[in-house]
Amino acid sequence: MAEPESATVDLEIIVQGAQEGKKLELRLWLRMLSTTKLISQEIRRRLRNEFGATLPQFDLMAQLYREREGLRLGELSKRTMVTNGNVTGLVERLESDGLVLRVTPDGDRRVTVAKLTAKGETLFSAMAAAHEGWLRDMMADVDPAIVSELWRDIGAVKSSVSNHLSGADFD
Amino acid sequence: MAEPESATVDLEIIVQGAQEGKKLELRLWLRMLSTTKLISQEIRRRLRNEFGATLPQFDLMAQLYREREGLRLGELSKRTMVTNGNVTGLVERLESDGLVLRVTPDGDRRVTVAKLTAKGETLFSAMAAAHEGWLRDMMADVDPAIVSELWRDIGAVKSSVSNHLSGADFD
DNA sequence: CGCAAACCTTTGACATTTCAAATGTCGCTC
DNA sequence: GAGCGACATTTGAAATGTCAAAGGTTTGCG
Repeated sequence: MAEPESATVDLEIIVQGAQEGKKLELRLWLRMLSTTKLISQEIRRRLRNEFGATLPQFDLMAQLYREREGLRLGELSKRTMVTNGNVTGLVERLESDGLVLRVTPDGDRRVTVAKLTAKGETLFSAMAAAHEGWLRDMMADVDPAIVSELWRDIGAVKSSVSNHLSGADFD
Repeated sequence: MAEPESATVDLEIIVQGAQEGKKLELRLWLRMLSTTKLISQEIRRRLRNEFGATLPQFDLMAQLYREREGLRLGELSKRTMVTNGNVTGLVERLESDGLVLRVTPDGDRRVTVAKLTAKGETLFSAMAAAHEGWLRDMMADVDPAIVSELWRDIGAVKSSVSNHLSGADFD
């Protein structure tokens, strides 16, 4: 089914109203997904090359950096949107690298609290600065006004999605 | 040189500054990421519950559905943004489920072409219809005009990101 | 007190992810 | 027609991801 060189591309797509009508949401989703993948891959590559860290580790440390007292694993799971079982292994690896510490509080022995070590804080703050710069660079060609608008409108999407989940809660 | 032409310049600066200033790109990224994760998880859950399929499998089948003649694994890798090694295992599992067929063309024995089976086409077309509906539902509270706008503006983001990668090409 | 329900984390089985290195084929040159 | 370089896929190690089931701990109620 090789396509002949004739202009089979529909001209009417150019017209606003003739957007093929349906599937607007589907198209938005596909574009969001591919864009997010693209950015993730770039950040992953740089985190690896420049800091020897992975993206999920970075995400987890970001949460701990905001809460210097540490967080329970369940809290970490919610905030990073990573499953419980996954957090266990993630924290294990970070602990063996000396970046995170695990403590069981006196009051409740069911609980494990994870907390950044000094080494972890130092490393994270370097990574965070670089990370922010990478994003600014990658989005350099986008008008700041558009960036703001996107931030707002994607918020609307997130909120709509949250209200139509089959069985969970939200932000 | 620094001649204030009009008051609008100052206003723009004020507006930007009032946006909590820095890190606009970072905040956009975090919101895109969490929203994408949220939607992905929902789709994943439904694909699993209703069709016993995974999201990467769905993505891969979507590409094959568009190209009934089949695609080489390398092409699949590019289109799904999944690494080569990953495609191998993905196709392996789909083949053992009877959804995909692997063929080596006569001309070039380096190549493997994957192609949907009849069973695969039937299953995918059911999944695709459901998938589209899920997205429409999830985004039901978002004004269609905003959806269009987002589609366009995220395109701009994607294009900017593509032009600032450290070592790869693009869409 | 005693025990069942609720809570938090871990474990186990699999699927997916990345990267780098290995394998196999083809095309082209000498 | 032997071999080198380019191309296509597979393999292997390590990390991440899901889900469901199992482990301890606490709480609350009879």
